[in-house]
Amino acid sequence: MSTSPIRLRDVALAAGTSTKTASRVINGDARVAVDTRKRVQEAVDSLGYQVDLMARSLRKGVDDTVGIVVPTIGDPFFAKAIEEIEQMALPRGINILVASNSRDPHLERKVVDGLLARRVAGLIVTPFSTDYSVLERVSTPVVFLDRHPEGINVGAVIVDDEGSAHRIVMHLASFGHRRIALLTDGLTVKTSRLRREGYLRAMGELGFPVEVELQATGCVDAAQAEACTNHMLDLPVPPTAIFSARSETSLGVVRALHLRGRTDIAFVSFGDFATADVLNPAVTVIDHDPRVLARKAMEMLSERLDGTPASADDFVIPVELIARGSGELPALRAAS
Amino acid sequence: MSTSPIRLRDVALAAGTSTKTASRVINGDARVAVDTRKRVQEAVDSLGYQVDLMARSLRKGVDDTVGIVVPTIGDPFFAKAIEEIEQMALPRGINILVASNSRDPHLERKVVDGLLARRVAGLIVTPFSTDYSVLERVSTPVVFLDRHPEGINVGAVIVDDEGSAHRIVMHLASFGHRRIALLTDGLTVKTSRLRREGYLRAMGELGFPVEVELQATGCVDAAQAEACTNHMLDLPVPPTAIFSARSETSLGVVRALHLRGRTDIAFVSFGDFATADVLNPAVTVIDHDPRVLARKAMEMLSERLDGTPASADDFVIPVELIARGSGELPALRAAS
DNA sequence: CCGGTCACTGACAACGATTACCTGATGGAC
DNA sequence: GTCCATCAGGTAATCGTTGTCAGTGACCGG
Repeated sequence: MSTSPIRLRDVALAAGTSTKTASRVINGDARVAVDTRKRVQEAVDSLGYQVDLMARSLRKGVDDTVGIVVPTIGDPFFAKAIEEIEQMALPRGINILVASNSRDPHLERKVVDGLLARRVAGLIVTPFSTDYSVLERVSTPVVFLDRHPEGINVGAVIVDDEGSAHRIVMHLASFGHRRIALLTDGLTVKTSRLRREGYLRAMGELGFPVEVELQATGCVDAAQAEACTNHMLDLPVPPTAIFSARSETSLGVVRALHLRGRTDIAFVSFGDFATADVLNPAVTVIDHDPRVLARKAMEMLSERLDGTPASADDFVIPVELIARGSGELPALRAAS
Repeated sequence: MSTSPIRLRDVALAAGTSTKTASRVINGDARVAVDTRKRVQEAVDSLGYQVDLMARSLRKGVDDTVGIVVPTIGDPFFAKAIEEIEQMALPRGINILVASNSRDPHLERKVVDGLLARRVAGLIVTPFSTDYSVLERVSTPVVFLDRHPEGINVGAVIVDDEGSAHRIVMHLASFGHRRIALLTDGLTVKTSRLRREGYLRAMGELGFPVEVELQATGCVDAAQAEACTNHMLDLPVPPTAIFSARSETSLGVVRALHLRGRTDIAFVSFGDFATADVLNPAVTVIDHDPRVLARKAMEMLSERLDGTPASADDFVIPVELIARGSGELPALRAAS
C-alpha cells in the first residue's frame, strides 16, 4: 500500500551523480552542467521526489515557517489577519503555524517557547499580557501585531488606539451625548487600556463626568458584553450612547440593543463586523482592518528574514470613522 | 545580544552524563537513577535548555504537527473549526499548520504536498475539488472535514447535506412558498452539489417547477451572493423564499434583502452566523456548527495517531433547523 | 563463590539533507 | 609547453536528537 519514501540518494543514483550534485540542481545552484542538470531533473520528476523539509531545516538551522500567536483564532479579526499572512507567505513557500494563547499569560509563554523550539524562521505575535523580554535573547525575528508588547522595546504594527477612541467620544458628543458608556476587554490588554485612556481624555476635555457605572472593563466576549449592556440599560439613568472598544464585544452590544428594542441608543464600534451595515440603524465603526495590519506585519517580517535589522519604531496604520447611522443618533434624553 | 543555543550535549556535559542519559531524563524514561535524573534536571533548568524539535522530528520520522487545509481561513466557519482543533491539540503538545487552498485545485494539491513534505503527523482537510487519491499512497493519517473527497474511499466527518437541504425546502413549502430560490457555491464543491440535490428532490416531491433563474450556483462569497440576490429580486416574478446554502453567502443575501427593504421575503440559511438572531426578522438556520465537526475530526485523527486503523465510514453529525422567524414568513404573494 | 538478573549508563550509528573541502579536468594566456 | 583560473562533481563531516546494543556493577539464589 504505502510506498517507501524517495530520498535524495535515490535521485542521485538514478541520475548517476552524487547526492551533492542532485542537491545543487534542486536548490538551483548554477554550477551544474546543463546535461547533468537535465538528468537530475528527470530523475526527480519520474521518481516524484520531494525534499524532506525536516532534514533540510535541521541542517539549515531554521524552518521555512512563520509562527503566529493570537489570543483566539476564531475571532474574525484574527482569522482575517491569519488569512492575509498565509496568503502572503504562500508564494515564498513559507508555511504558517498558528497558535492561540487562549488569553492565558502562562500559556502564552509556553506557546511562544514551543514555536521557538520548532525553530520557526519568524514570529508574528499579538501579545496578550506577558512580558516578552524573552525574545530579546533570541535571534528569531518577531513582529508584533495590533498591540505593543510589555517589557521589550521593539516596533509594532498598530493603530492609534488612544486617538481613535478619543475621536469616537468627540463624535458622539457632537450629537449631544454626555452619558457615554464604554465597554472594553480586560485592562491587562494593552489596547483596552489605550482605548480607555482616549475615552477618559475626551470625557475630561469635554468636562463630562466620568462615571464608574458606565465603564464595563471586563468584556472578554460577546456574551459578557451583552450582559454588561443589559446591566447598563437597567441603570436608573442609562447611557444615551455606547462605545464598544472591540468588534467582538460589539456583537454583544448589538444583540442587547436589538433584543430590547433600544435601537434609539447611539452606538459606535471600534472595529467593523460582518453585518454592521445591514442592521437598522447601520452601525458606525472605526475601520480597524486586520488585513491591512497583517499585510504590513508580514512585509516587515519578510524584510527581517531578508536581513534588514529590526527597527524600534511603531508603524501606525491610519483608520477612519465610518458614519453609518448608529453613531449619529441624537441624544433625545440628553436634556432630562 | 543573542546567546548561542544550548544543546543536549551542553546539558550532558553540565550534568556529567552522556547525551543519551540526558535524553532519557527529558523524555521521561523511567530507567534513570533518581540522583542522575536530578542532576540532569538541574542542568536543564539552569541552562534553560529546550529540545530542538527539528532534530527530534528528523530522528523520529514524524513531526508533532497536524496540518489543516481549508478553502479560506478567514471564513468564520473554518476559522472556528481551526480554533477548535488547535484547542484540542494544545494539551498533546501538537502544533497546527494551517494552509488554504484559496479555492484553487492546482494550489490545493501543492499545499497538501507541502505539508506531507514537512512530515506532519496527520492532516485534517476540507477538500475543495481535487482528486485526493494521492493520499492513498501515503501513510500519513488524514481525516476529511465537512466534505467527502473525490477519488478516494475513506470516511469523513460530515452533515447530512442532501437531507438537510430537503428539509429546508419542505419547511419553506409548509408556509406556502412555491417559488423558492437557491444560492450555492460553485458545483465543483461537493457540499454545494449535495445541497442542490436535496433542493431538487424536495421541489420534485412537492411537484413545484424547478426554474433555472431561481438557482444561483456560483456564489463564492458574500458579494457575489448579494449580486445574485439582487438579480433575482429584479426578476419579473421574484422568488417568495430564498435558501442560502452557506453561511458566507447568507451574509450577502441578508445585505440585499435589508438594503432593499425586502425583509418580507422568507429566508433560510444553511449554517448559522454571528448576528443571525439579532436581525429583524431573525434568520432561520440549519445549525451547522464547525466546532462540533472539528472536534469529531480531531478525535478521529487522535485515534489514528494512536494506531487505530482508518475506517471508511462517514461520521454524520446531526443538525437542527432553528426557526427564528425569517423562515416562517408566509408566502403572501403565493396566490398571485 | 558463581552464574544470572536487573538497573543504570554510554558509545555509536542513523535520520536525510546541506556544505566545507578537495580532486580532476579543461582551456586560454603567455 | 607550462601554469593558473575555472568549472564539475565527489567525499565526508555535520546539524541535534534518539534507537540499538553493549557494558558495568550490584544483588540474589543456589
